[in-house]
Amino acid sequence: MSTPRRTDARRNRARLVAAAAELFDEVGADATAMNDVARRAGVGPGTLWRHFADKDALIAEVVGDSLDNLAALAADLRAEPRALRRWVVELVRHISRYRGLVDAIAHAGPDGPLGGRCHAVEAATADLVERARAQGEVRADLTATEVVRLAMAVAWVNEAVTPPDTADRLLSLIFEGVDR
Amino acid sequence: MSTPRRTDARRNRARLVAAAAELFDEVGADATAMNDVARRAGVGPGTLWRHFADKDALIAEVVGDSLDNLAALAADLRAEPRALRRWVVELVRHISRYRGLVDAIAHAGPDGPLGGRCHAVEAATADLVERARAQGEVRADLTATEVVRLAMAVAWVNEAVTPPDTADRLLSLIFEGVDR
DNA sequence: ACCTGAACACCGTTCAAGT
DNA sequence: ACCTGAACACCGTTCAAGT
Repeated sequence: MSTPRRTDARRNRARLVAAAAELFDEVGADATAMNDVARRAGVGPGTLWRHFADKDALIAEVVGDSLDNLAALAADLRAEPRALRRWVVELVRHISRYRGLVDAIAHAGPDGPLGGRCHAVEAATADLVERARAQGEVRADLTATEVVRLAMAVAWVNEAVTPPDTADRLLSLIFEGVDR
Repeated sequence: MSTPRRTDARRNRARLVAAAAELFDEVGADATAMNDVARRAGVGPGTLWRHFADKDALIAEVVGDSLDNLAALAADLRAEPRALRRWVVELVRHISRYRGLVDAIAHAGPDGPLGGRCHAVEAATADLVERARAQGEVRADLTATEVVRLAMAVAWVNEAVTPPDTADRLLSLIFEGVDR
């Protein structure tokens, strides 16, 4: 299913992913209608559903490479000072790539297509949290899950409210603390 | 419009608000269908739309008293130590009263019915931020808008992911800071 | 093996007809 | 002045019929 054998099927699949990426850019991942994706790809709705079980699977396909690249970046940051902090900045940027993406990620079941794509990101975060903790840079009780959730929270609030803060500002408050 | 003159109209309005509150409790503010509210209230859909211009207006009516009480609470906290911190805990709790409420609040235009209800909350927050700053308890550059947004971010992420963290834990990270 | 597109279900929203 | 409920538009989803 993921790589169909017939050439027309492969072409249709590629067109669907391209059409979805365009619409995600234009109106957001949340606001794109499945039927619009099919129409822009020049196929019937049934073809879309044959290739992707649900909207999550389509989103996972569109952002999959991007998330894989993100996880790979963690290895480069590993040796840098304040690696975790830089990592979270990238995390927020990728989660904010399309409007509505953060909702899809947050509500994705761990066994679903999107949840699977996020697994490497979680693992990379855990590694960086571990190192930051060993370095004494962050609280000893900080967990990777908490870091990812704070990143999602920042990404969400920045696209939910107008005008948005910069993500950097909210991350500064969170890392350095509100209290003085 | 807000207080209709005919007795049947007043009764219908009260029934609609009660039905909406029930459904918000059962399935969340985001998942309740307008037609279901009308059906449970025992009126036609048209009657619902006659009383409330859109879903935001209905939500604003249901949570209005609650938000007003919240704003009043600020006065009581004013003299307490660490008033801002306690305030934010209450803020998060009220924003989380119904599933999906935080989305409605975040996306509410400032001139809409929900935005209007939130105005007093913003003002109360600004007052407490001011005092906390004067006391030297928080960063000098902290704004009330940022505090409200952090509260919304925490409320959102806690209802978006499973299992939820406790709000207290995320607020501890944010106030005391992730860094050590 | 894969595609097509009509069709169904659901929900927000409106409006002509009533009382 | 207010209510009713049929009806429309929209969108996710399915499926019988095709090639």
